Amino acid sequence: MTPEQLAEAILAALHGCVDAGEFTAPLPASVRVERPKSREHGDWSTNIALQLAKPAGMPPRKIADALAARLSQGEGIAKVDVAGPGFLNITLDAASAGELAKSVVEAGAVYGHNDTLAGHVINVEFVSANPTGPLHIGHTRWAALGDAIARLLKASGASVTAEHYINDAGSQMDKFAGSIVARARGEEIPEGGYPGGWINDLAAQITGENPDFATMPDDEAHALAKSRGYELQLGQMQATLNAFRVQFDVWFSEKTLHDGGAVETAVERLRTQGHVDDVDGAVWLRTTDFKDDKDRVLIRSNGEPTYFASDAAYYLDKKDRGFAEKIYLLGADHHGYVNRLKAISACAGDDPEANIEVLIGQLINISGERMGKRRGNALFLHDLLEWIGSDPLRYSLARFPADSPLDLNGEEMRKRTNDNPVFYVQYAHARTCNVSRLAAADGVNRADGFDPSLLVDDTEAALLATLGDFPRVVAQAATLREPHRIARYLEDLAGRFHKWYDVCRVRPLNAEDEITDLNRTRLWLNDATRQVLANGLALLGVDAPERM
RNA sequence: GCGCCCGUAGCUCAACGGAUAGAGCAUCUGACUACGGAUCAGAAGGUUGCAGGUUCGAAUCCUGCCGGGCGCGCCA
Repeated sequence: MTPEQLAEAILAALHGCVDAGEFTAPLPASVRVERPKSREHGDWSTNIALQLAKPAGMPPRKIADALAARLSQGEGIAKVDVAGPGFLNITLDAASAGELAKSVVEAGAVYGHNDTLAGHVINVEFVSANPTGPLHIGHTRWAALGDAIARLLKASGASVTAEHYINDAGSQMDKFAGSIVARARGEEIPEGGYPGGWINDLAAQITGENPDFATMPDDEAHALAKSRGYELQLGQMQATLNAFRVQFDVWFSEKTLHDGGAVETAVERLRTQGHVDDVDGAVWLRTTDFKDDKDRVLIRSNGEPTYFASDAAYYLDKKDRGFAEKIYLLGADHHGYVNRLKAISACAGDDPEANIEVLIGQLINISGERMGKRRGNALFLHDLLEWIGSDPLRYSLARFPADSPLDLNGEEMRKRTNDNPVFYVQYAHARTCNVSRLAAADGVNRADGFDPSLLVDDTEAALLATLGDFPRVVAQAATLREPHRIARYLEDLAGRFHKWYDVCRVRPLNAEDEITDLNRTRLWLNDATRQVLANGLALLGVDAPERM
């Protein structure tokens, strides 16, 4: 029995109570079952009686008693206890709980997928770096979390486009080109340029491709540096994100908004909506109509559009492409943008509550001997990948919510011991694979038998209940945009598995022992666990190794 | 000054408004002639920054303080 089926059984029992006149209250469309923290409280619990107490005008325990009496008659339910102020603690019989092992294995990679967000059309934008240098640690957190969020939304039934906005318009691209030209000519980096070592590499590569690069006329050299430098830098950015297993469906160029006239069109569209003013020779968006603390300039008095104008045009482009929900994942240094982005949404005639969502990720720092005193932006993602590796880095970032500042130690992430949760979880998966391999060699076949009533050990009930909780955890993580819930769940699941493994043997002890249904049924449970560990790790973009 | 985020065990951090606030690390004590000990069992560790409020119930929601981080351009 799955938790969903149990929830339906509870709802049916509620209707039974009301129909019998035991109490009167408006009943919810669905009932939520939870996995209690303590195993003494059964396999599942519900607080529905507490919630109905007030509308029913009855003490919660009386409602709970009536509901328990009816529910305990249900098929597959071993016991229903009323506890505390009116919780219902439900224990399934072993056979009913154990059925789940088979259904998980049969569902395979799809187990955990749900339809909570069915019908939602979502654009998730994250990273969105300037193509003027390598990705640094400031991009890393949202790269890991944004990709996981996109996967979670898809797994929960939404139609999702993961998008990277390339900030390739504006003055920083000229500074970038100017820096490359200067390096190629052996000159000083100009004021406000990029002094980084990668500029030297780009200058050398472009010179290698075009031997007369350093001696070209200024405008020609600048144009070449801008176009070729951009290609090379963007290519490196994409390669790095690819190595980090971060997938984007769309790479959207800011420059195309300018070149195609979308920025001007956007300003006129907003003017038509009635939120544009001309003051002091500049064109302003009256964002103060919608909670911003000051109005924002769209077109400067010199006729040049601002970055904010690009943002507005980009927002309208997303809207025109049919994305009802636009999620922006921004760094902590952008939290001042939240109100003005929402104001764009409102000025465009959208509902900022429904059509735009801006999430702010707090700062992260990664320390460790290798990094010495370097902090902040000096840490490049490609260096972190080489030092720590994609799996430990992604998992370590994914297991904490984005809204708290984080200080991680790079040496700890590399450890192959159980103070490193990523290895604890991956090892659990490798262990399930090992059990499967050895069981197959012994001749234990799942197809030869399945008797869930044999799964009577406490560790088996706990493991099954945890497996059953996975779809709810996925749905919740997607709804809240909180991938760390998946990581925490996997650590819990890995722990339940290791405890079970320690107590319940899957294979026959000796080669000559007869293979029983207990061996086969436990293999089902082992393989169900393997499937859920793999599915959860996949949501986080982390490998599920068969051997370690 | 204004705004956003955070404050939970010695450390790093969990906890859908629910039951005795939980894990890992560190400390202490145990378990391999049994599927990988990269594991497991147990002990110890707390006035959830402070004070009010909301309710059957608050770490969680509201208000005010205290402490920390970040941000407040006709830059991008």
